[in-house]
Amino acid sequence: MTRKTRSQPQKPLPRATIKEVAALAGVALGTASRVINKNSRVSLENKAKVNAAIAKLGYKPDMVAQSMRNGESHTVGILVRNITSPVLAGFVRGAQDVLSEQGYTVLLGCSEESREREVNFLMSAASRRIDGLIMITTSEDDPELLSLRQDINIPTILFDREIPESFDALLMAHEQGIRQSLEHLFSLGHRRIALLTGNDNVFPARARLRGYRSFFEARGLPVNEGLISANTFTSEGAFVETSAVLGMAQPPTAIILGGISMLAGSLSAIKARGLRIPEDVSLVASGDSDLAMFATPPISVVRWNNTEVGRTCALLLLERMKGATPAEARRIIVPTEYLIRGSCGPCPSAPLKSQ
Amino acid sequence: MTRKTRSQPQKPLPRATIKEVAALAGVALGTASRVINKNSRVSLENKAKVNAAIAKLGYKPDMVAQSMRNGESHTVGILVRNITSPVLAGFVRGAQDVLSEQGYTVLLGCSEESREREVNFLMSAASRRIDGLIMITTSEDDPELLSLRQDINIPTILFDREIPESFDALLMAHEQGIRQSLEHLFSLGHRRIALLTGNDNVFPARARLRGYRSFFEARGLPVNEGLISANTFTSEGAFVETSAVLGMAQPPTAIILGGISMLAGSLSAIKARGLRIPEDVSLVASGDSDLAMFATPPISVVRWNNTEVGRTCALLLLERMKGATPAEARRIIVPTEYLIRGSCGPCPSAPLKSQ
DNA sequence: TTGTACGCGTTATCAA
DNA sequence: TTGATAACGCGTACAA
Repeated sequence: MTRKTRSQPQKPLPRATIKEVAALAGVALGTASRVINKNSRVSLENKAKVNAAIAKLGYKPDMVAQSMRNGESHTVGILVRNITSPVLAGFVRGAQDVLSEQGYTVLLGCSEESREREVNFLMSAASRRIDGLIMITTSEDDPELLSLRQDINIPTILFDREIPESFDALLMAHEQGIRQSLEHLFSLGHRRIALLTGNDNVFPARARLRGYRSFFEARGLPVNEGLISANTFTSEGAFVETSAVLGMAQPPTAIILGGISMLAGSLSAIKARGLRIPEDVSLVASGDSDLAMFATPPISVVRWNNTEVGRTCALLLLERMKGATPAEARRIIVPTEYLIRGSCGPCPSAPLKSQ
Repeated sequence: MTRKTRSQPQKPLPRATIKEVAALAGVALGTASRVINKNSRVSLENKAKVNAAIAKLGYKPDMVAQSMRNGESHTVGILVRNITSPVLAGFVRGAQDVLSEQGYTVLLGCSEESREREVNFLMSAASRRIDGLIMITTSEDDPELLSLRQDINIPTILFDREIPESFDALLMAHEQGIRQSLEHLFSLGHRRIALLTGNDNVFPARARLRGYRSFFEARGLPVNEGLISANTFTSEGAFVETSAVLGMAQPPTAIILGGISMLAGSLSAIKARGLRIPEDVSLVASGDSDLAMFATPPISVVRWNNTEVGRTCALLLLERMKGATPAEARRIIVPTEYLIRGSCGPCPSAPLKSQ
């Protein structure tokens, strides 16, 4: 169904230039520029004339020309995996929030796990002379991406990624989060606990695996590698992996999801097998969401404040861009919170002494 | 917890320029430009030399300088209310998808319902010479925004907004969606049905109100204005409004949520009063989501394919930017789908003949 | 304090 | 086919 109405513009209107402002004010171009960039001294009279001309013409400085001149674009790139994840969207919102408040505009890139997209985004962002970059890369060891970043060489903050000795990084304490959830599940009698997370070429997966293994090792218990999957962060993947562990001869009595997009897929798999939460299987997710809060029962989560973390990343970047920071790359670990909800219950079978 | 590692760059590396390419190749600057922009004829020998120089220097054209020269930036602005809503995030993802495929980069703006932010984004985007714009504005009648848009005068696509005789607009068939859900609820015996939606200064609210009223009028039934709220699209607002209608002397037996972010708040309110869905109250939401799918019971929704709609908007914009479209503003209505899930049940009391 | 002129990196025009 | 040069809009060094 289509209806037509009045005309649409094809070409942008020409904007007033500083030259026109100067002409209208009857002063030299340099003078007009000086009143716009307050730093220099101009006679009150000329200042008034220029300001009048600016108002009359609706003059706004052209940032393209300014970039050309300064090298700065007042633009920051944010590269995420998938803007569709509420956790990442919250992150972007927070970062965008403080950046726009400081006069920066955000160039958004979504990799959708594609290296090609990442590289394209970085190239076009660099070619637009972005002043800074916040990245959540798909992997930490893509040589093309790394060398490209090296070439661009602008202030960069990594979120939840660590690339050997190079970048400022803000990392969530996933390791701690996993340990806390394991402690809780242990206290409920669970011993066969699955950890489903993504490929260990990124920090969050490694940290969670570390948390999981160290927990058992600290107690002198063997780590059941069969209960660990480090294959995927996606919802579809979570469906597959959850189905797989639940189909084992001795299925786990609890599952920890080590990825922010995995809950829906895992719930589907559990439902598909006709299992109840927490009577048949306990569940812990990563990253809070409406789904985790309103599921029946509500799902225990290792969570953090996405928006706040986004804000922090932006602030770190701003410091870096101002050059107000020591040259060493910083590595900041932000605590997570383990929140108990109804999805964790006592272990259905009597707890075994060791596994 | 902070740890330091190696050094961070402060200033971007200087990029190779076309001038350096020409010098290294031993040709004139113009010749280098010609081999880069294939259209013109260059001798095979010079072409080879230039290409060698490009490869050696890792030359990439500077888009800022290109913008300066052409006026085009290969950048598109997308302005949304709140990137945190999965529906809007899906929209952005779809749009970004096709735009980046066509060589455009996305400048993202989040208004968070603030007119000031909208205006700021538009100004800075214009000043960066964006080639096109996709907008979901906070209101349809903000004069400042309108005159600003007028000044900028670039190809623009509105999503779910209609501004009198001006812009291409892609509109969802919310009216149809509401009528379908009303039909379903009616068939289940419901007569007291609340509609909670946002302020009618934007299309989706108006369309839903129209759908609601026309449904009753078409059946010769009076419209119970007391069951209509047109105040808010937010989750917090939905909590308040849901609580309000449920607290009425004669509460509705069914509620339709006319906004994509309202479900969580409304569920909270229903739960807070200890009511069961659908035994005590039936519920229909707008826009599909993990929450709607996995709630207990799953929630019936008026839904559409967010990503696909975003893609369509981007395609419309691309056409507009190419000037391949008739000058008349287009107004395209996209169908919605009403999907029945477990949240709608028979009316708890015997259906009354008329209200 | 003000005006002039240059250069940022490109593309396009005009001569050669 | 190629080379030299103007222009895009701005900020600033330099001269007045």
